[in-house]
Amino acid sequence: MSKTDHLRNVPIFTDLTDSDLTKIASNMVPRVYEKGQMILLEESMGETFFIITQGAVKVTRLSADGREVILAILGESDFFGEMSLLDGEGRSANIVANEDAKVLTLSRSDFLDCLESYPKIAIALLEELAIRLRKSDQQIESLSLSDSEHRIGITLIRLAGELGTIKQGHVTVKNLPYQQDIANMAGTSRETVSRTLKLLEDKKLVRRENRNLTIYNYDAFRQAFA
Amino acid sequence: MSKTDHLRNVPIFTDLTDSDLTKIASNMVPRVYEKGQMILLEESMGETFFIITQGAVKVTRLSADGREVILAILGESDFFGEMSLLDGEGRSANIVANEDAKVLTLSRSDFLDCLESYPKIAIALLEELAIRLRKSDQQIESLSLSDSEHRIGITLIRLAGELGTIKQGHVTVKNLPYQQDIANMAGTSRETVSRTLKLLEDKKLVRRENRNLTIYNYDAFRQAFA
DNA sequence: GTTATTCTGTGACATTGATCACAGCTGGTT
DNA sequence: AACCAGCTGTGATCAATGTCACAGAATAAC
Repeated sequence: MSKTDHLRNVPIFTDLTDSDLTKIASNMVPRVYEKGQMILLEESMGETFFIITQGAVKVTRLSADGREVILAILGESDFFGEMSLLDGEGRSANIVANEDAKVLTLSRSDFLDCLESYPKIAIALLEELAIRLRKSDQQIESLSLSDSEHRIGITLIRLAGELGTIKQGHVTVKNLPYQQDIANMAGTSRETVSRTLKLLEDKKLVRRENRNLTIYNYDAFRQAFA
Repeated sequence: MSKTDHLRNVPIFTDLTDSDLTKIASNMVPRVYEKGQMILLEESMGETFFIITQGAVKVTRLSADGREVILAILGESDFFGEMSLLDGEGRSANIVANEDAKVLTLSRSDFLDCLESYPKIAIALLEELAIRLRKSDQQIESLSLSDSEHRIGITLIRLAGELGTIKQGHVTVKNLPYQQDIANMAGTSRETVSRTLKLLEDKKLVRRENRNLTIYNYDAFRQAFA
């Protein structure tokens, strides 16, 4: 798949013509990271815009006491790095390759040029940020809720929305993240995730085999937790 | 103060000329709300953009079990309502007047016209959304932390940043929100806020008199909790 | 195929903080 | 000035869940 083909799948570029895409693609530099590798470090200055063409990354913050808080898991056609380009602040989060990953990068100035030259990109980017803000707000709500079962349930819904495939009413998440990562997303402990997943299975709400998780009735599940 | 004067203080409009501001102002309709009044209801369709000219509002979500989660407190020159105008989704939050408030409103179509006619507004809005996203991420981190003392400490920092005034190293927040509201921001209970504030006072980290709270050494305080 | 590493399951225990209950304040109103 | 409503302080209780400890599975490395 060519660089241009990858760009076409990215929401903020979908409105552009092929020739525009090709022009932008010519400015992008590919990079490769292996699982576990740090892509961006908190506190460093942000000078690059990234688009994921393969693999997945996690967006994290490290709290004072060294705990990792996972803000999001991003996959193919997702992008990151736009925040500090936009508001000029330093990085607010770390980015780590969650599996082997390939990305395309764009420099600060090329990115800002894009915004000026193609107002449609700016509008599309606004939409995307609005969506992310909405998701963050949901996560804030979920973390403010009292019990861990709900928090984990909502985290599963989030994972299903981002990584799952729907098939006649039930959603399957292939390659479910490790329990430790789920715990870091839900603001709870690894052990509690283990116990809660078992509980949800006992209640016949989900099924697990290997690294896959199936939510039997997605709508009902969301109803129950959201 | 005229409508145009109010607009000049709003971050996303600062780059515009007076005549542009006046043109936009002519499309804006003022409204008044009294304390406690609901301005926008979750789930309803969003068709209006709001700018606060006086007073303050709180942005909340209601969880399934009826708890109120406060996402933000907004004051003069802050704006809201842009989210569903941008991504077309329904409202994601309720807005309630936290004290008597005056606002200016702009219709959906006028707002979108603005974005098209003044690309600078779109860019400035991107910046603003990036800032909000950053704040949300901080709040997510703080909620993921274990103990309530830290969560409340971070909430106080947030309030100080939004409502406080700095004066030779110590910050004073006048008219501190009620403990119940602080609890709803920090994801804890009203009683715990009461006990924790007392604790922080015993530790000589803050002082309270009347409805005001002073953080003695703002930098050290942030150091300790962030 | 064996070993080593990393992930997961589960019991026991300690602790946090939510909840309930009620008393004490404070500020606004008549 | 007396009253009332809404906010705050504080003790007692108890369930939820974090933490520790270790065994069992699964996966990767050799």
